[in-house]
Amino acid sequence: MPELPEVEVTRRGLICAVGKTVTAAAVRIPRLRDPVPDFAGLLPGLRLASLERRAKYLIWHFEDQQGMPAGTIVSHLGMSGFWRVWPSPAPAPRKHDHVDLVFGDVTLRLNDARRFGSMRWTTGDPYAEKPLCDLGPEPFSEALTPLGFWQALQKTRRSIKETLLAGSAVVGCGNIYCSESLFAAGILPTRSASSLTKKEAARLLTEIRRILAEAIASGGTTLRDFHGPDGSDGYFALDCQVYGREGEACPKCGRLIVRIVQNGRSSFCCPGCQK
DNA sequence: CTGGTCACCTGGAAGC
DNA sequence: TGCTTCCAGGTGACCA
Repeated sequence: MPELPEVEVTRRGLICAVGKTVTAAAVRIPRLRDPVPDFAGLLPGLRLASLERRAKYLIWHFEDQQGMPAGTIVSHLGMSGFWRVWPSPAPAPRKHDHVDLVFGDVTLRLNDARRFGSMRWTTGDPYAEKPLCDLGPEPFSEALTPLGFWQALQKTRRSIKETLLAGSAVVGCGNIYCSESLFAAGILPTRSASSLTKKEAARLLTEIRRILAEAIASGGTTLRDFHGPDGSDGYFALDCQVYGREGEACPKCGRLIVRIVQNGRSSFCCPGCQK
């Protein structure tokens, strides 16, 4: 599921718990991608001060009852995770409902069938630690300029698709939004990143920003697993121009959309209007 | 450093 | 119907 838009949709849905104090927590599966901390012992009595997003991570800042920083959860949804908000008491847990965080009258519940997600706990500055310290710039950051983006693309010999996925030049594009952004910008995913002209890089950055923003507004993309915090599906899949449309006609030029494999992962593109 | 491979898990769809 | 195989939105460890 979850690329940047889905994580942002999730964050906005979970905002309802900010300012509230944890009254209980349950960890039913002690291991996702990494061991899950003992939240039932750590969190009760702490107040959720803020909930931020960086790339595809959620950053949960907790304070103690004196208002002093008490620790931070850095969580990731992996391939199949989603959070759901329930009024307390939440219904009986279903399959793959691994973690509950109870904030009095609301319960936040993590479901993750494939368990590729993660929940880490740190008492340090999470932005100074892995994994957050290694991330490239946020797509909506004003500090990310077309020129800076182009310069980052010059530093690698990888294809533009691999480079976007790696998140070194800009974070947030996973497999779906990579294909969509490159299609919108008219650039083949197999092009080497360093071959993009300044004009092409600027166009690509513009399209990445537009598509991610539209996907957030649509509630994200639901292919299989993802659901919004209110249980609804995301609708951006309806707006995908090329992703998952191998053999269909390109909406711009009518040629057939093809699927290629790069580093073991599918890319979809139109050989007619992407150069 | 960089690129390539594989592992982590479950489940849905397609093929036979 | 039932079994097998392939594929899936993401990371990160390991190896050449």
